[in-house]
Amino acid sequence: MTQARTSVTIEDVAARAGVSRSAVSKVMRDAYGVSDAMRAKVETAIAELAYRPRVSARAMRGATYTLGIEIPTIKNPFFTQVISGAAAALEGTRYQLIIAPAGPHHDRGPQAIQVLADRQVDGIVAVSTAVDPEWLEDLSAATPIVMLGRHDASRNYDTVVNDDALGARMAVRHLYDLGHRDIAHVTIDPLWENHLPIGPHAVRARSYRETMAELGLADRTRVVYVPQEGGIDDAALALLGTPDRPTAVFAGHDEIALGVLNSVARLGLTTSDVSVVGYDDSDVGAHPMVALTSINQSGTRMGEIVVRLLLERIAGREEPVHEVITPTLMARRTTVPLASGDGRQLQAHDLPTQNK
Amino acid sequence: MTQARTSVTIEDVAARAGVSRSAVSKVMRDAYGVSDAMRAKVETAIAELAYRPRVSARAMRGATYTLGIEIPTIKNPFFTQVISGAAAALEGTRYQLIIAPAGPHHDRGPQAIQVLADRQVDGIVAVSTAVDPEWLEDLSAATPIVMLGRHDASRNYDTVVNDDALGARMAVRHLYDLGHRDIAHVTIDPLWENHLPIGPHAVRARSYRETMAELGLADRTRVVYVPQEGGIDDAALALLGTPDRPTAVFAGHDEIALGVLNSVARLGLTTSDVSVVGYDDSDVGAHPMVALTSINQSGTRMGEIVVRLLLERIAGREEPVHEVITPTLMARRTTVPLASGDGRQLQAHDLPTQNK
DNA sequence: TTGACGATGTGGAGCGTTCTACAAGAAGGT
DNA sequence: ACCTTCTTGTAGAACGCTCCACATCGTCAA
Repeated sequence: MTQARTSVTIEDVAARAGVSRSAVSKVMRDAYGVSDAMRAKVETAIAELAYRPRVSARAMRGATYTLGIEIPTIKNPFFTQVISGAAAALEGTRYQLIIAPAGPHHDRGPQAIQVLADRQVDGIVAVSTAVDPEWLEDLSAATPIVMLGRHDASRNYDTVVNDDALGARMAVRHLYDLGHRDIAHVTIDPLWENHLPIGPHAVRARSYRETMAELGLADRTRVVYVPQEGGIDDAALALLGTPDRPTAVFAGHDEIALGVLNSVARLGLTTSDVSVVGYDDSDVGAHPMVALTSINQSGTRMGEIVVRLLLERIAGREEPVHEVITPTLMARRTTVPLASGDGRQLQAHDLPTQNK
Repeated sequence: MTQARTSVTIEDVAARAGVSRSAVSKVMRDAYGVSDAMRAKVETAIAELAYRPRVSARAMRGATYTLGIEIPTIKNPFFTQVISGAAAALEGTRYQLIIAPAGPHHDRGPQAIQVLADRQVDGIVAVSTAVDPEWLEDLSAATPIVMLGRHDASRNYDTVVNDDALGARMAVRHLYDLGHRDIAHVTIDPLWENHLPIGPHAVRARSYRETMAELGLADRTRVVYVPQEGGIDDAALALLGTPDRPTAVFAGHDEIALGVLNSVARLGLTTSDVSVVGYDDSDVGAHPMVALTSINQSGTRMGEIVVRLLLERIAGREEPVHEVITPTLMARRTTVPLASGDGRQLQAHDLPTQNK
């Protein structure tokens, strides 16, 4: 019954339906010039043979109906939010999403994007900002591209960002309003963004400095860099283990914030000793047992927007679009008034030994 | 300088190097019959032109060097662990990983797998177990496949599972040893696994029942189903809101466990009222602020194994392999002795209002 | 000297689609 | 009745690669 060797091709369908190859192709692309009779014949043949057009063959001439999304790491829940949003926006279209994570070392952004381009996707969403602008221009000339989190404006690609400067300002002001003055910023090593001033973390860091200065706290400014994966704890312990530790920390993203909270617990401190604000408002942080104060930039919505822009580009739009989303502050329990004393008691003494 | 229109092909490289198309192809595949001189010429030409072979063209005759992995949802961190492991195992090989999430409705497992097959991947890792066996046989005849979490044994595909029966037993016994007798099981709607008895959650549920019976608790057996996404809270609140609520819950996976903990907090209870065990040992649960007791099945390691098996298959292995991993119990703070009274005080009164 | 053989390079036939021409009728206008 | 135009279908040339079959040229043993 089943063709063992090679799978069923358009030729088989044509033979079965008693029409030409081109006719079948026309039906599938619903091109002009197909009678109802033929459409019916072909469609039954397709169904009977369970025919699936091969994307790779199709790619040689037409479209692949595949969109690619590149993300720095699948471990950061913010990016999975973006993916969910993107996938939801694609529901009902004939487009499919494939995901390329830049890999454990994260310095593979361009490589991962290239992987997608090699596969002839019809459009690319890229999240890694550490990409050579010139290379990007070349690439975007050939394939529609939307960059997420890139604070620049090119004619050739669209961008979707949240207002990172505003988000950082909100975080710092929130802490200030609670009475904090020694506010440190813990963020990822700028190497990850290739020292590009247009990456989200660079913008947040800059805004942190500016806001501190505005508040007359320029001399209390303190920025600590942590490696992207692992090693957050070491840096946080070093920061918080000293006598002149800050009373509050603004973390570059939620994962870092959780690492900082981890260290707070490990040092036998509580959030009334050190308040913590994150960025991204991930599900983990939102859980009542964590209740992390964070800046919400709605990854899901960003994913939806990004896909919409990409589909517009594919449909022919030429003029670039640059969307900016306004973040919101989610105040929860990891930020408490300075010296109020009602922070949560973290039971550092019974930390599990198996905890990796 | 840059070719505006169509990108650089193997023909361009051949022209530049002054050799034939076939010669360039040989060099790239490092096939037999290439002199050092020619290799050098071709390689410089490739570099100078920044040539990238098109995967789709290649797919028409040879391999795509692409592995596809299908997962039910990207939101469950266990699956992202698997992906990380798989990606790490591919590091250094010429293979690339593409990911196809089954989408927000999860009932699209076969569809997502088909998407990968349409793209002519060299091998497929599939996690959704709700797949028609017959269809799977057909597919595995054409493409190497490894199934993750499927408790059956076919000649045509390999499987990697953890011992779910053992894991569930460990969870229940752990609670039993702490003095609990009213132990409920909260798990996903069996519809998600198409009522297949070979899915991990079905096995866990069965083992839960068996273990309860062994312990003489057959009449205390209570299984509650929750929808896969959202709605966990409702089901948990219904379960815990009654006077005869269980003193302990064994959750089908960590996400559910977190939902249960959420409800525990919302009802003004603590873990000394209701102990909770999860499954998967996700990063979230392991965080000291959550400290969820869970069963670890090492998704990362499973991802590595899965890739290894797939590469072996591609390399020509015919005999099926079925790997079973032994899970381990990670005892943390969400399980406490019955009526001990030292459970953690969850501050239900100040739950954030913005919490989604 | 003459085969035989190994090493190296090229020619060219696919692979499964799409899509531009074009052919053959049918329909409509004068 | 004749010419145009529209509709419906088919032929066949790409697309960019792989890989089998073959040509060519040395080298070496007999």
